[in-house]
Amino acid sequence: MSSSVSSIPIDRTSPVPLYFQIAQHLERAIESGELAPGAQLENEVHLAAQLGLSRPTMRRAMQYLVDRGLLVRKRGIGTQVAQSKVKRPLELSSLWDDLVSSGQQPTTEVIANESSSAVGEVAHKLTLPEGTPIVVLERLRYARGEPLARLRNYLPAGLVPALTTGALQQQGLYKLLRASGVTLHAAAQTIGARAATQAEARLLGETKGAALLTMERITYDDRGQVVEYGTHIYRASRYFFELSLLAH
Amino acid sequence: MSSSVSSIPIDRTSPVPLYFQIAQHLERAIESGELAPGAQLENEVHLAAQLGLSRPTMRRAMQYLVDRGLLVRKRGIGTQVAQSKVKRPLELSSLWDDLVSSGQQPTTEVIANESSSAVGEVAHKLTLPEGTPIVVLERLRYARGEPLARLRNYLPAGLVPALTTGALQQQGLYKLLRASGVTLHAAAQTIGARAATQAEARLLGETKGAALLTMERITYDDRGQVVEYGTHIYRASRYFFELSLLAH
DNA sequence: CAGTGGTCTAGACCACCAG
DNA sequence: TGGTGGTCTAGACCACTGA
Repeated sequence: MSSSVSSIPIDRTSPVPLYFQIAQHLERAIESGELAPGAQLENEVHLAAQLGLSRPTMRRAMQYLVDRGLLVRKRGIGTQVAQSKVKRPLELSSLWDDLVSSGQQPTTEVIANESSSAVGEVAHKLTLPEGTPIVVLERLRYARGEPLARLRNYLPAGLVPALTTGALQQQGLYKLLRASGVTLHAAAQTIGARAATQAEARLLGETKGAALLTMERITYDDRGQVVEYGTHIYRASRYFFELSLLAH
Repeated sequence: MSSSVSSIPIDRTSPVPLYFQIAQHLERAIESGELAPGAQLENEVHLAAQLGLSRPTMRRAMQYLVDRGLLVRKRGIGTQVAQSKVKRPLELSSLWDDLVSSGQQPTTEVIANESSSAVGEVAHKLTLPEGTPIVVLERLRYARGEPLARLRNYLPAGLVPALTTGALQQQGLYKLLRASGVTLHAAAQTIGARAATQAEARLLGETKGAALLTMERITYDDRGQVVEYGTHIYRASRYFFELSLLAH
């Protein structure tokens, strides 16, 4: 029983924090099934002693996994491996990455990539004065050769060196932003639905009036500056959003 | 500058943890604008000393707000109030609570509240053997007197004492579950869209073919048991999902 | 009652960043 | 170089749970 825990290798010379080494090891043990759902862990004090750590450090490792939903702790009871199959929450990742990781072979057609200036709602959403230079992107995203979504993005000019059409065809926008040194920090999203207009239907290979999923997103960097405002439409017949929630 | 911080009242006789008292006070100060976005906080050691706390406790209060996106910390730099207007993430709350808190005056019409047995997809989603007794709920949710959504839920029988129609008319399902001693822990959701059928349109006051938002949700308790499986439809013309994301 | 997690303390050393 | 947050220790007391 305890062998799987006391055998956790600890490298005190590593730059990786001790609590994180422990947490990662436990996470692997859980995902591999070595620690089955419902399994009871030894108590914090024992575990800390076995591993030669202080209790706060051991505790921090476990809390990290509790926050991610992999462990459940109860006072007076102990710590158990959670049963739920909750995947990781919808992340700050681009549609491109999601499609790649699910084997959907995405491609991108760049419809527009031009300089403009912020007016009206776009200026408001970007928290920029009217007339501020921006970049407008419009892309058509395909999965397995079929049109899937029309992506429209507005970015403050100057935040990022010019995005080349070639780069946009081969990577997601978020990866390009990160590569330019932008630290994505938070985003506010709105997901809704509406019927396709004639033009939208033609673009996406649907018929007029077909149901579309709509997603609006404002992304902020770690200083709270708006990095990007996007309004996207997805073919509801071919796409849906998956998300996981944990009770706070 | 520091007056707003050193004036934090601390009640050591309260059952509310010290770190949480501090965190709540700081959160109110941020939301009220007393601590403006971008404002620099004093360093952890000073704050702890001013409040008569240990550094770990002060740190824990700040970390709590960092995790929620209200503060941003950088080594060698300090701690600042984040600029973002990120609201709280989509929580494990019911539509009812959301409508109440936004002043939408919800009401509920209970269309069905009956015992049945799990078959096919419902059995699969609930992780129950075919034929297991379940309860089927179907409700029509109104906001400001207008139909908003059709909610259909499947629950394992016996998990909860019988839900009365009267109770369902006056509270959200989640609140009733919690009141029955169920600890909601996690949920997996799918959000999509499609066109309304004739019957759905009539029920919701739309026309056939109108865009509907669809939401499927499987909810787990803290032991990983499925508590509820729901398939809901929302009038896209009157409803959308808002969610916030933080980079991990 | 004994055992568990929840909170808190008062130090320590280190890694990173700015001037 | 001085100041910041990031990590870690070795204790302590309390609140809750179950037998």
